[in-house]
Amino acid sequence: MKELLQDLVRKGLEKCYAAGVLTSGEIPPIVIEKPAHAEHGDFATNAAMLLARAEKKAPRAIAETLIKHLEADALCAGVEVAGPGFINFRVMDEAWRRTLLAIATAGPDYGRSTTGSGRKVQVEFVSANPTGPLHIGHGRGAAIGDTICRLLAATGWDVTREFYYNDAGAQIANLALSVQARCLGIEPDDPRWPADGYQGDYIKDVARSYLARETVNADDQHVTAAGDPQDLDAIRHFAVAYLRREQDEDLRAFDVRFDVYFLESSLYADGSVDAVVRRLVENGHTYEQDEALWLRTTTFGDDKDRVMRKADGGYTYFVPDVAYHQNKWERGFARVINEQGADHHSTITRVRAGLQALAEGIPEGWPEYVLHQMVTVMRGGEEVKISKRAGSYVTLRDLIDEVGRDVTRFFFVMRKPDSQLVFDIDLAKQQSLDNPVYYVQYAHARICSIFENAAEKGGVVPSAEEVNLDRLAAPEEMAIVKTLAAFPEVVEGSAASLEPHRITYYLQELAGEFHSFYNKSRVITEDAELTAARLFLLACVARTLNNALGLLGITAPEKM
RNA sequence: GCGCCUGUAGCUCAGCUGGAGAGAGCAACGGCCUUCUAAGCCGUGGGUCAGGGGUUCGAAUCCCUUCAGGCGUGCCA
Repeated sequence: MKELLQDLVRKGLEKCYAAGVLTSGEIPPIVIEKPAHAEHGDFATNAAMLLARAEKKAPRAIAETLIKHLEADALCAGVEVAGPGFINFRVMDEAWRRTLLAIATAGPDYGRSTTGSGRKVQVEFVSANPTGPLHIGHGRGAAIGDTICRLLAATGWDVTREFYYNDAGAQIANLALSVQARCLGIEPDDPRWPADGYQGDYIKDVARSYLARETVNADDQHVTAAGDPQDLDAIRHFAVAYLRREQDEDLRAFDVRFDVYFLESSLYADGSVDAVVRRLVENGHTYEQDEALWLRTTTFGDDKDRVMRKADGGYTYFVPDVAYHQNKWERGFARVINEQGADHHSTITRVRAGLQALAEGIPEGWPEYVLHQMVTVMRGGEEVKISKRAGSYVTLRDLIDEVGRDVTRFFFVMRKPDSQLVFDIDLAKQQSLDNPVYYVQYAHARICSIFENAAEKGGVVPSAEEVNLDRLAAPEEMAIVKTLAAFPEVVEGSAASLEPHRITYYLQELAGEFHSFYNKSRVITEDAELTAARLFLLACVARTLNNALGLLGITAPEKM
């Protein structure tokens, strides 16, 4: 619809220039937007204001000239100049109603597009190290990352979901020592307990399982325990597999899945890390100081240089990070998006600097990042403090068990990633109007209930051929139709900006308009034609609610 | 100190690639169920868009600056 109006305005301008009533010959980018207030019509353009300078005329005068040269078409019911020089368009109700037919035809595909034209995009998210259960911060990352994947897939991208983890670094060594200590019956308050060991009770479970020589199967790891408390290497392998399996179970419960699990250790094993270091040295971006090898990241905008190889000979985490991203680049993704907690934001400059220093033609702003701010958890009016080492924190699993998957997912994506999120567990558990998830799901359930009711009275949702859409003319009905029509661009915008929260706002708006309509009008009446038209409208609402909820990985219940 | 994020109604937050009297939900107050789910609807009140400068025909939105909060500033990830 916007495209049609753009064409209309462009042709109008061309006619003005041909007729000599406008002289600058400029065609500005023609922006068609939705006015903030409904009285201003359905769409508006600021084209006349943009031309004011070049034409040296008042915007309103230009607008008046322009609308005289607009061709009459089947779309517009009215065009007028308003405010400082906007041109407002009112679209015929019939044109709006036709979108209902499009929805019925598209069905589950309504809202999808081919913008991505099958290009490959990789989204890395969660990427939790296997040192413990997933916590609430990982939960936010999982919800945002998964929704971004769904949005990109819906807009025609070929999405690869990837989970990267460190299975060999200092934290993992620490994990192995902690499990070993538990195997030997050493408690955290014992002087023999490892410094900075993981104190959580789950470590005891790992130790017990290891001693019992159990076999664990994670999505990407299959290990049988050796059972020997002295074999630190075996303990490490087992602990990693065990905790990965726990994470996999949590992610499954959250309905989040991955295509690729990428191990940091593989970058050492296949020589990528060494190759990266060699390349950086060759390119002259490194120097030795204090027995360490440094990368001059300041050349690429970092505020200080970074150590690559420590005095003890080991590499710092950022070297495999660079190797990993070089690997992503070589896999040929048109885009790579990293979803992470904002507490890791300092890695962005370093990774990009490292990639620039490789001088392999990787663009400066590559890869893209979506950072989510911290989550604070409220329970009983008090903040729950998170302390991983001490093992006291709210896990993702706790949340899913307590408030349900749908509510958890919705709450996590409800705010834009840049905003800190207060997760009030008591509020999330309420099945009340405070809870937007129920509000939206209730709209869907209500519609299903109406269908059931209609069926009992012999009514069915009519097909597109038999329905008379002209019967839908009430303001509440037209409001719904217009909101439904906006869905594809909401999806498009949400995907383009990597902002899942837009879908949650859209859902609340659509659900609100439906509830409003419901309270004002009866669907099933003696008037068979009107009943049929309204059932058709509601089928489109239910379809769109379902599709939108699907983008968030949330169910659309038929009964509540 | 420096970098990133945030500051909008009593509360939680949208709006931020510049556009028309600044929005939603909750809370407060007042209404609506013999009829398809009241987990709902309708109405009322509520604002120096943190403060100050600047750019612009036009700024919550862009730039500078001050203040406040969060995160980071590891040879941890």
